[in-house]
Amino acid sequence: MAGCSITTVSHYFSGKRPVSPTMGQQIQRAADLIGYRPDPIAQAFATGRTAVLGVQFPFQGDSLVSNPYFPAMLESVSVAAAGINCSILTIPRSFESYDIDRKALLERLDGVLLIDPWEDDPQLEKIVDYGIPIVAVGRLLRRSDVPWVDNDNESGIRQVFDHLIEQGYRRPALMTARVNYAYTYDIEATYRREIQRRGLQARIIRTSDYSERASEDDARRLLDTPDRPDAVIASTDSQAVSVLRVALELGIRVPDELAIIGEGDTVLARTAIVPISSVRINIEGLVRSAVEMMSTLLNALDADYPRLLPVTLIERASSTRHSGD
Amino acid sequence: MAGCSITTVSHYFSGKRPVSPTMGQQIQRAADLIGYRPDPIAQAFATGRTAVLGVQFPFQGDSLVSNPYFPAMLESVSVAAAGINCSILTIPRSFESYDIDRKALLERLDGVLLIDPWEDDPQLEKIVDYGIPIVAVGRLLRRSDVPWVDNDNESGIRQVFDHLIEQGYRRPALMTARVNYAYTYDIEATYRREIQRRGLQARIIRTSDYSERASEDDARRLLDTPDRPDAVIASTDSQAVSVLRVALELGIRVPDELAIIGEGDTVLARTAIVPISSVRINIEGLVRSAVEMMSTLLNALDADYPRLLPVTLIERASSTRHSGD
DNA sequence: CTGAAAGCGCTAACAT
DNA sequence: ATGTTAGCGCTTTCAG
Repeated sequence: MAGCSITTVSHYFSGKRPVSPTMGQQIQRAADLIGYRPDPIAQAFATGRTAVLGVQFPFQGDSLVSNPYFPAMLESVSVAAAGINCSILTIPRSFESYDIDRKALLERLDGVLLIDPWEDDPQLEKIVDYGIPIVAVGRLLRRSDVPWVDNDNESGIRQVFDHLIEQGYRRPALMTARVNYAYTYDIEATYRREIQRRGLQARIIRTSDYSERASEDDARRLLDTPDRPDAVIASTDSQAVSVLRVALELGIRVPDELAIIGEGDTVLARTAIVPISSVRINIEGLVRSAVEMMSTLLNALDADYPRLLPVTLIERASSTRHSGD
Repeated sequence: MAGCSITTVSHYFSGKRPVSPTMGQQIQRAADLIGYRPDPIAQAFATGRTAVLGVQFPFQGDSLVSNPYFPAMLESVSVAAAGINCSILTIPRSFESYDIDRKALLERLDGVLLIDPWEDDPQLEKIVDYGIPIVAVGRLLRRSDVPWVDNDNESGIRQVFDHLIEQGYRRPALMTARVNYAYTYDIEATYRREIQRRGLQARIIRTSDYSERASEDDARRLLDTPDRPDAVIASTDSQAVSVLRVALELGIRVPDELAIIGEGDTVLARTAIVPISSVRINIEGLVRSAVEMMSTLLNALDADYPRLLPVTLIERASSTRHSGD
């Protein structure tokens, strides 16, 4: 020990008590010298925590299974959790399929992160009611008592409208899916608002799920008519790709006769045959924000939610008519 | 305490010392009564472990990003880890992109699980050389010192051949990708062996990556000729779907004129327009087996690897000519 | 086969 | 602003 008591060191690292600058210097120097770092396990042990965060990923239907931003989500969660000295455990979509009981799992968790929670997920209720700290990444409509962070989807849609109008498109349709995410409600509401505000005509199509087949079928229905829209705002990049595929198949020129916009700015949008404009979200920031919120909750403080993160429309060929301008 | 010392309780639960049956009964009864369970954190603390397993998922290229069995993998890992009182932390594909250093992360891990390791992953070397217990899910060619478990891919390909031949197909081609997985080597080698053994002619096509576009381009090249194969064994379901798409586009009847086989038996195979026969793997068993192996490693015992898990060809319409038989 | 006791590295009153 | 001290719940020698 270089200069002071262990208590001061503890408080220096936790910041739970003021430490004089002089002392701080000494501690820091000594720590660097011997490569000291507080042991997370010992901390967890002493405070009675488990230092494990439960994470529920949106595996609800097989349809979402190949969600391309899923890996980024997982990585971000891991890194952010490590940042507050926690590790993670995925909460299975159904406890029955594995031979474990919910209680036993939840017992060893300090808190739970809900990624893109489904509104009518029956499991959700049970987790929330277990009385464990929870933060949702993606708004939760039903349970207003659950703190959440989300993308500023409203702003995203507004950017899309500004861009489309500027490019001369006047009949944008919206393609969403019949799933119970707050997200779909949000973009529908914003779409309607923008349509009305600009005196345009609304055209909304909801695919039965997020499968390629459903999207392509509905895209065909939407585009294979004389009064087809001149732009499609898809709720995911994968839907946007389906729309693009159908458009090309029908001989509709993109972007001349049809603009296509995706959401998420995933690899799908970037690598499509006609690169697709897409709303970029900040996954890392979103997750970091959620974990931060969880951290304050864990310290029995009140979290200030909701928190909205900015998104940016990335303009690509699929919606840019006069690329030369 | 119901009847004995805390020491005996400890040994009863850990099984590290024989406990008389009588005593065992008493302990069990008392534990059930008060709902006692050993505290994993305290255990970790006392033994100097972190109770955290690092997991590296195959995010190497964007191309694998929408791997459909990925969520199942994650769930299985979480559940299996919980089974040995561990939680997990995902090792980012690049430490640079996040502001953390490798040492700091690896330091808080008891061991690392490598999921489908890439042979020429530069990061792999560093993790292995760090000297932490490692188990690979999916064979590692380069580092024979790393314990691994894998699917019995050889058996899978053999089942495919048996089935195809039985259905009257005689010119099966193999479609893999130019990626550095032991998996691709294994199936190529087995394919060649089976071809030779049966006196057939080999036809192997390697897509540049696992993107849809690459697969469709190569599928077109493979099928749009007079001397096209009468069966395609794809290395993934996603490739199989691409082959199917191209075949239908070219007016080739599946399965009459062309059989298509996938690998992994994912949702993609089941929901394709023509349901695709696919080799089912046992993800949960694979992961459980790996974690088990890790557990013995953690206890400083020698693991008996390799371990191969059985796979089963699921026959569907895409390769079944006489469905009525 | 069972007990006693030390101690893992930290936190959190309580005291100064 | 800093120090003292008592544990957190387990594992693990060492001793019966």
